[in-house]
Order: sequence, then structure tokens, then C-alpha cells
Amino acid sequence: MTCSFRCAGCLGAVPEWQLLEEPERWEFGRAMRPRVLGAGQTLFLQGQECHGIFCIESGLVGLRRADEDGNSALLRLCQPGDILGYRALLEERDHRNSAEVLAPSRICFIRRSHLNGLVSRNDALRERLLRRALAELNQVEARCAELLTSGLKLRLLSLLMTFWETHGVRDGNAGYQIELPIQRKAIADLLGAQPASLSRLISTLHDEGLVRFKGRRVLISDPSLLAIGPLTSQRVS
Amino acid sequence: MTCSFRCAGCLGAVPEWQLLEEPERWEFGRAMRPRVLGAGQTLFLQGQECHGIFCIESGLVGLRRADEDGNSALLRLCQPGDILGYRALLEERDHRNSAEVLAPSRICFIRRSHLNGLVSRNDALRERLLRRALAELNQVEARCAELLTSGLKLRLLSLLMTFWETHGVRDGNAGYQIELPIQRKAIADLLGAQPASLSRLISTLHDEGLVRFKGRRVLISDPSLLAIGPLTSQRVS
DNA sequence: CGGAGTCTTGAGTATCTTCAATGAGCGTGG
DNA sequence: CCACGCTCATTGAAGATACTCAAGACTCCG
Repeated sequence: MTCSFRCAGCLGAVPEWQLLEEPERWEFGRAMRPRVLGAGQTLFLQGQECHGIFCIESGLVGLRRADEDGNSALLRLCQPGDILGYRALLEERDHRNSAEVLAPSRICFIRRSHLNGLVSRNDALRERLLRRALAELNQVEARCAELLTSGLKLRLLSLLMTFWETHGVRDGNAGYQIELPIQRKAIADLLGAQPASLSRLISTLHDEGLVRFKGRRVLISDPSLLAIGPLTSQRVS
Repeated sequence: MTCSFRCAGCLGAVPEWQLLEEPERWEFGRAMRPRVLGAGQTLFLQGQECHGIFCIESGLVGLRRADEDGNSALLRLCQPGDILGYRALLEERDHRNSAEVLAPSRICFIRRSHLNGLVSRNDALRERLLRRALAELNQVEARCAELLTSGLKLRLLSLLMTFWETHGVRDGNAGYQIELPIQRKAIADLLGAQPASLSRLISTLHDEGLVRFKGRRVLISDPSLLAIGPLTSQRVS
């Protein structure tokens, strides 16, 4: 019932918090406010002032960016252990993206007022945040490169690959399978495509026999085929 | 003829180096090695070990990423004042991108051995680097969002907009113009398109009367039209 | 002038979008 | 339990967008 118990999951999952020493750590745990959120809720909106940061203990959150014309896309997915909103906090600016809960999640919130002193006092923490920013930079750059070079099919296979790593299970008799944590529209937004195009692509893949979608269940004969997707796309289609 | 003179441009252009106090600053200036490079040369290659960092004093450099299939794309442009290779240095990893000189540039190189102590000693410097990483993150995310939502035409107009800011001049009688610093192939790589598609798009824009390309010279009747590109693309084409 | 590199154009094709209609799944209330 | 309405997903047809391959034009430089 202590506060560090309430958010123990976040304290454990986020490497940044492991740097905190005991008196500070306890104080910090007390400042964390856990929330349980369902798909569709938002943590913050693009353009909003940053009131603090969010740590994902479980579930899945998407960062969405909208442009002036009303178009929007999911920039990337955030998984347990990720921190949201720390960039706006450090830069002292408004949030540049919206954070949208995609699957039921347990998330801890820490108010800005509890962080300012902590961050400016703790060099190791800032070092960690620098590492995190660099890691995210690599991730976004990789995504960017993929968008620049690959067509929809390869991007979908690549996305399935990442889901395979986190949500993939060995199916008893029918090979392997993935339980998709998000719905079609979200996948489409993540790929920069229309839901209709995604649907069509899915039936194509079905016909090719590589990957079979049944609702949120994806059956794969051989997960390694997701990686060689590039080759098959040149030969098959 | 002193060393801080040789690279005075870099010392002035890069905010990170302004943090250095005088004895250290002089020492640092001595470690900088200036180079003058022409289009087509490379600073480092994807997968190479990081030997140090590069500061752009003048010119233009592109970060290129290639995937396993041989496709490659320009992730982004680096302008005077930018630092290249600091990410690989901090993460102690190989370079993830190639750095390719796109226009004649004056660039200073600083060996890794000269930096390690400096970075670990100087908190303000690390703070600056964190800021830089965050700024780059915003930049790449914006690009990513654009790739996810906009078609080729809007992406080209957006690119022209950025060139307008750095290379745009008011033409005496014929309105406004931009002197493109890079060639078609590089623009295509930057947009994630084929040179042929870019060429076609350019003639379309010419027919619409918005933007007229003549070699590397771009004539624009009204630069603000580049921003409203989105609207016109919905109405006109 | 010749030649290499760069840019444009043409024709045919593949990919993706749009809009609208249909279908499948699910919870609710009768 | 089933019918209803709701949301989500798929499909069809037509059109726009971008790609491929190949040929031609342009430019710069020797």
C-alpha cells in the first residue's frame, strides 16, 4: 500500500528510475500516480502544455501527429518501460504529438513540479535521458528510411515482425501466431495507408499463403519469412 | 594562422563549442582539423567505426541510409552549424548512416580521443548535446509525419520551402528565386521518389504556373504559395 | 567536336486512394 | 434466444499517383 508499491511496475521497468537512490526513490515513488486506461483514451494532446511525464507499465500507446490539413498518422508505438512527454518537459515546450492509448494500459503519471529539481540535480539521470533520446532518434530514423524506400507490403511485414517479438506465440499445431494488440485503422495509420488499402494487402498476403489474418489473430507458417519479405515481394508479386 | 583561426567558423557556428572556456577552447581549436570537400565525397560510411565528429562550417551534407536490398535514401540534410557523428560517439557504436557531401563544404574534424575527456568532464556540453538530440528528434519526426501523410507533390513543395529559407533570394524583376544546392537525384532520394517521377512532377508544377524549374534555378511567383501548397493540391490537381 | 553524366520524356504497369456499399462481430435490450 | 444497432473490416470500381525501363535531350568539360 506504500506508494512505491503502487507504481512498482514502473519503477522496475524504466531504467531511468533505477538510478534513484533510496531516500529520493521513495519520495519519487510517492509522486507517481498510477492510472489504468482503455483503448481510445489520450494521455495528452498535440499542442498542449506539458504537465508531467507518463511511464508505461503495461499496454501500448501510440504517438500521433496531425498536420494542419486534418491528416494524422501514428509516428510510433510506445511499449512498457517507455517514457512519454519527457521531451516536451526538457525542452519546456508544448507537446508536439498526441499520446493515444491503443491497448488497455497501466500508466504512471509524474507531475512536472516533482521532476524539475530531480532532473537538474541528477547528472546520471540526464545522461540516461540523453541515451533514450539517441535511441529514439535511431528508431525514428529507421522508420523514416523504411518509409522512404519500402512499399506498403514490406512495411506491413516489418510491423508484423515487431509485433512478433512482443506478441508472438508458438501455436500448438498450426505453426506460429501473433495476437495483434491494435485494430486495423491503427495499423493503417502506422503504415501511412488507408484501411481499405491495408485490407486489400491482407487478402493478397492471404492468397500468397505467407500470412493469414483472422480478425486480430495472425497465423504465420514461418516467422523468419517476415524478414525475407523483401525477397518474396520481388519474386511473388 | 593559429588553430582557433583555422576553424574559427566552426567555433562560431556550433553552439556547443561556445560553452568552452578559454584554456580549453584554445586546446580544442587546436584539435580541429579543417577540410574542404566537394560534392560526392563522404565523411563516413554506414557501419563504420566512429573516429570522431564533424562540424559543418559551410556547405551542405546529407545523411544517407541504405538497407539490405541496396535501396538507399537521404534521411536529412545537415547545414552549417550542425554536428555529424556525435551520436555514434556518445553511443559508442558504429555510424548508422553515411554522411555524403552534397555541395562544396568546409568541414572540421575532431578526433574521438580529443573528445572523450571533454564530454565526460563538461556537464553543460552534455546538456547541449541532449538539446541537439531532442531538436533532431523533432525534425526527423516531422519528416516522418510528412512521409506518412503527404504525397510527393506536397513533399517537394515542403522541401522547396526549406531551401527558400536558406537559399532563397528576391529576384530583381521576375519575382523570387531559389538556387538549389543539390541535383535532381539527391532531391529524389530526399523525397523517396525516382528521378523520373520527380521530373514529371516538376513539369506538372510548371504547367500549373506555381513553380518554374530551370536547371538548378527555381522561379516562384510567390513564396507563400509553397506553404499553401496543400490547398492548391486539393483544388488544382 | 565527342563523351560522360544528368535530366527529361514516353509508354506501359503496379500501387494506392477514394467513395460507397456490403459483410462480420459484438453487446444491448426485448 | 434472437433481432437490432453499432462499430469495425472487407470488397468493388474507377481514378490518381508513382514506378520501371528505355530512349532521347541537355549540359558541362576536355
